[in-house]
Amino acid sequence: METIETLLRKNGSKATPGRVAILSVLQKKCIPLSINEISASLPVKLNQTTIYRTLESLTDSEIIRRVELGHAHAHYEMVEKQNHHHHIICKECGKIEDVRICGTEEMESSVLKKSKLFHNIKSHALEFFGVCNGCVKN
Amino acid sequence: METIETLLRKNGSKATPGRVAILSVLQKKCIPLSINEISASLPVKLNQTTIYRTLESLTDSEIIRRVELGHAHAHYEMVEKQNHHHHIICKECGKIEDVRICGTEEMESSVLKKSKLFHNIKSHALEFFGVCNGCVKN
DNA sequence: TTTTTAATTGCAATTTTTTTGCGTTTGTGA
DNA sequence: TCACAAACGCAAAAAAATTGCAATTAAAAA
Repeated sequence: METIETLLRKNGSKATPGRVAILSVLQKKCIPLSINEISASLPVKLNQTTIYRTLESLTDSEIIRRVELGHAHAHYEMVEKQNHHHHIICKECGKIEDVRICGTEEMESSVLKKSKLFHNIKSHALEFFGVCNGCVKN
Repeated sequence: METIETLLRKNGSKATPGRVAILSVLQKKCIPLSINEISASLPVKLNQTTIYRTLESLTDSEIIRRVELGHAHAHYEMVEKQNHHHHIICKECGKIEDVRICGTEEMESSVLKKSKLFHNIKSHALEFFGVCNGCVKN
């Protein structure tokens, strides 16, 4: 059982109260959160600049990742290697469901086979958009 | 051979010089462009509000689509049904290569099979990120 | 061709999101 | 305990996106 503090130090970051708080929020909520949502969920008030810089740093360390949900602003969620997943997002109400599809490794090797300009893939982003059952009814 | 004007009218839009110009740019460049890139490539100057609203309207009509490349702003490209594709983006220099992978239909049905909240998928976004051959050397 | 009408546009202002510089504070390893 | 790089807060600004309204215009109707 690895604590958030350990996780941070392992990646060469300082385990400050702010960083721990941000990671705790992301870990607890389990869905991609916007900057505002993160900020509002923090038990301690953090400066917006600090939040932006922390999220950038944690993204570089691949402790969290940035998710694009089709809005004009970014969302972030925890990276859990044993829980690789994507999302399906409702175009009406924005509801998010995790999606576990296999085959992404095969996809990557197939992409590299065809690519002329790339010989490696570091990551990928895959999101589905639809209308959820609730919104279909209305 | 369908003209841009026809395409617009078919979708219930007016074929104004501005819209035609924006679509011409997207059609010619063939890669996802940012608002600024579109604006700078236009033969006529268009107000930024007009550009934003036009892109929104064309996206709704599915004539173009919004692409997220991991930057803090959106990109747009033409939708060509006979040329469904995704992208691989260099994390260093931003270079973009088109990626044609099959299997996205199977993916969508597999997603729906597992989903509890959704019974339909309208679209999906799939981008790969890596370091291109040129940047690997440096 | 002229008229009518709704769609589209430009402008000015504002909001939202993200970034930057800099001086101060604070974890952490020595 | 100390030194130092990492992290922080603050203020300001830059970048991206949105809004309301009046004027214009493409396209259908007359």
